[in-house]
Amino acid sequence: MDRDEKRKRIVEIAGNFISRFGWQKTTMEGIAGKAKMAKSSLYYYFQNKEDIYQAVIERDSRMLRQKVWADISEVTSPTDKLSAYINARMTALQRLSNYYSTLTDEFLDKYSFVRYEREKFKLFEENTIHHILTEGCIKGIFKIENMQKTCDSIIMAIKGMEPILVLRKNFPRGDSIVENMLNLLFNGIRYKK
Amino acid sequence: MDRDEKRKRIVEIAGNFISRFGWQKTTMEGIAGKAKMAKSSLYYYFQNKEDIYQAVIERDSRMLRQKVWADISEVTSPTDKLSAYINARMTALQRLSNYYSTLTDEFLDKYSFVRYEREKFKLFEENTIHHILTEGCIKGIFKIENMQKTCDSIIMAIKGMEPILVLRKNFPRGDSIVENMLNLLFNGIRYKK
DNA sequence: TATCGAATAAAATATAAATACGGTCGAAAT
DNA sequence: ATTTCGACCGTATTTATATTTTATTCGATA
Repeated sequence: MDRDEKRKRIVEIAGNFISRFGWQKTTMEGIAGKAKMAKSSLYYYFQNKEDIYQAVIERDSRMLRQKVWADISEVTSPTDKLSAYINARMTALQRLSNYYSTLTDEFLDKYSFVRYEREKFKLFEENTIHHILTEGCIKGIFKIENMQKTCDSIIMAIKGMEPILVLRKNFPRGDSIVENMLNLLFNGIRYKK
Repeated sequence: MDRDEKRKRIVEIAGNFISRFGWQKTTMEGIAGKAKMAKSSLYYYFQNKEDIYQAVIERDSRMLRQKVWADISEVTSPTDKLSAYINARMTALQRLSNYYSTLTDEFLDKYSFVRYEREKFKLFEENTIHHILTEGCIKGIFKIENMQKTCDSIIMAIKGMEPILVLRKNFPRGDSIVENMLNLLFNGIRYKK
């Protein structure tokens, strides 16, 4: 097992600890124990605890973005894509929330890479929605005047669903809440003669 | 100044303290000081601190509902009403958030009337949106299949705007974010031939 | 190069003393 | 009779301090 493999292994173990017990209660000794090496050996692979945490967050964020992208790639129509996106995003967020649960403002100030990863997810979300909407326009299914602002609005609508959807484990295709919100976003409420 | 007047005065002072420093840092001695009476005299008008808090929350919630309703009554068209509602609701919420800022779960358990007032606001919001949408349907401006679920969706969309709108003091009519979200809710993004 | 155990420094936690605060009561003032 | 008050009590909160836990360093070793 070479250096890189071991680094990955440590990150995996640390991620397990953090998602289960949080950042504070995860100790270097605990990680070392699971990895079957002395505590001090960890410092051969990482500069410090913060460094491991950063690696964990980066790895998980990356995996989650991949998962979301894979899910929306499975369907073809833009409407289905939007539905799949919301579904994947919510379950993804639920997993990530374990990492962020203990997060205070001072914590965010101290470990700025957390902010950075969040910012990255925000950009990913904007790009993905933008991508889906553009595809819908090209296919002649959507008609959008101001693409940027419409993206923003849809993202805001998705964020409004968070409190309800994040509580439930998963919601099947055809979930009435998501379904209804999408219907609203697609058709609007104005009467067309 | 009779008994009732003094009660109102105390509630007003307490509300001022709570909105500025929060519930915990508001002391009976502080309120008494501003009201120019001894701490113990407060207990002649209210049973305990919790009682004052309850009176403050009730008063403010009532005032805010009145303010919101007054604002949407000033305009006539359902689209304007929805716009006015969001505007009024957000500024209202900003004031109220000062009361709720320090709120933890255990706090909510202890002071159940806070939950109660929140529930009341939720009902008020549902009714108001319902009212506006129904009016729009009658006037032939809106066309809504499932009224209840559409209400829910619009409320969720409004909640998604909170994080952005609550930060700013006030947003003029024609604010691009609100304007754009409303446009989306009204017209949707589906192409109509 | 990779691993370790022991030593150190910093942070978290537990303990004890001091203070602040909500609430009570009986007396005084109006 | 109604309203105000100061003194008092017990508990919750804060502060100060001791103790333990934990992150990190370092020299030795295989």
